[in-house]
Amino acid sequence: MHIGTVRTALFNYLFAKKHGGTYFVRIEDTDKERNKEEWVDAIWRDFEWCGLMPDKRSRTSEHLDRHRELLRGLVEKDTAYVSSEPAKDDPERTVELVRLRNPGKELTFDDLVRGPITFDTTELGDFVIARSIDDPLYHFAVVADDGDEGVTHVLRAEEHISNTPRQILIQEALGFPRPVYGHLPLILAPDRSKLSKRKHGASIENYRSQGFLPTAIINYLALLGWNPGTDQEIFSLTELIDVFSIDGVQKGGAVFDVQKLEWFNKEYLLKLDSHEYQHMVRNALPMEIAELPQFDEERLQRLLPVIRERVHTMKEVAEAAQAGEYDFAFAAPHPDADLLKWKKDATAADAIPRLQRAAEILHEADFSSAETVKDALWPYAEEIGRGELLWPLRVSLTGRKESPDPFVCAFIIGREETLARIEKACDTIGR
RNA sequence: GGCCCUAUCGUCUAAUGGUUAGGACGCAAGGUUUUCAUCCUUGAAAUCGGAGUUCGAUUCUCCGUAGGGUCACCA
Repeated sequence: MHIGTVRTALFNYLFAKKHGGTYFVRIEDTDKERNKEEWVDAIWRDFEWCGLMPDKRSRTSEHLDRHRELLRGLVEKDTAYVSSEPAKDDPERTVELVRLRNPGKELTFDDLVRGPITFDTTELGDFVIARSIDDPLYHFAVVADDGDEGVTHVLRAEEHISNTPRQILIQEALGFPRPVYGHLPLILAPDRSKLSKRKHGASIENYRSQGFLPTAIINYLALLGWNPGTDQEIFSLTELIDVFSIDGVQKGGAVFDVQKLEWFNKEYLLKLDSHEYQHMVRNALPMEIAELPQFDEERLQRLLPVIRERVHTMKEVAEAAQAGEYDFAFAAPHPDADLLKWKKDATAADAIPRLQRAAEILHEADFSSAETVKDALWPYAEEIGRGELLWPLRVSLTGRKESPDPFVCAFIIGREETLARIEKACDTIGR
């Protein structure tokens, strides 16, 4: 499902809930050629995942008998007629198309987001409404179904604005009531073209597979082309129902900004309870991490919270793991002597006494949390200068120039391993 | 091209016929326990152009300009 479809669904959902209506989605599968059962299944699965499952659903293809009956009625009344003409794809062949007798008048409808919109329908001519009595086209089927299914409000994408007059014409021919139409602004790519699934990966599946949370996507999408009139940005679906108003819907198209989505995702990641969060990270972590020499469940358990504030999405977790950012937890590094050298040190060897003193302290320290490790080390760090101790210590434990702070690292790997790595670092420098 | 829609920081947007044009993301600088991240503070950054109405317009009107949608025997 296209991300734009999700937003359209969201606004329909919010509008319906806000007004005590029924949130209704119809699969418009008039074109048999272009429909596959698994696509329809995928659509419902996406709705489910987003938390936007409709109150009521239907499918155009199930109403064929009724469409035939309605079409016959129009032809009998002579508001539509069957016309024999050469087939478009093969001019040798003759086909019989059903065309609407267009009264050719000026027509105005009151758009829920844009106000009155006027068209001259003359230019539409006697447009085709069915390939045959048995084969209605989209415009006809939609109007017939809307009427039969009691649709009162239609919220759809802006690209349908110019379809609306022809649908109203069919409606009037059928004698069906006119629903209220509202056309939502388009979601745009950074170059301001229409956001496309193929070109821009704008499918919900794409974002799901990157590890975005449905709650974050919904929240972001709600604010794309709508605003509550306050500075609040974080909304649950229920809160959205509460504050939603169609007046806050923007008229112009909105550029989809992944960075802002990522920000929302991080916010929602931070809100997750630790069970949900752990489940996600475990799935995102590559299998290879379990093959690291010191891998064990307790260390993983201590590492997990550290990951959370450093990533926006689960894809980033996988990438960071791939880049070896979490390896320190399960494998002793081979620290580089140059890296171990604090910027004020003349040579790396200057750091050895400080590391040795740290080892002495840690030998006695309480390793029950990162905090207690810090409490043990802190007075000495203050005494000699923080960077002097903290930099070489961190490099000893992780071998990297970017990592969580040394107290956290020490806590994750435990006393024994911490002392072993400090010793190893001193050896490295000594050689 | 015809018809239709739209126009505030890079992006999403707020606001009023009179404001230092506000917020968020991103960006930059500084700070918070060294690095990364988090967090905090500060900063740079916008009313498409031209007429008109008005004491005054970013806001109202018109004309341009730009962008978008649509012109099917697709949906």
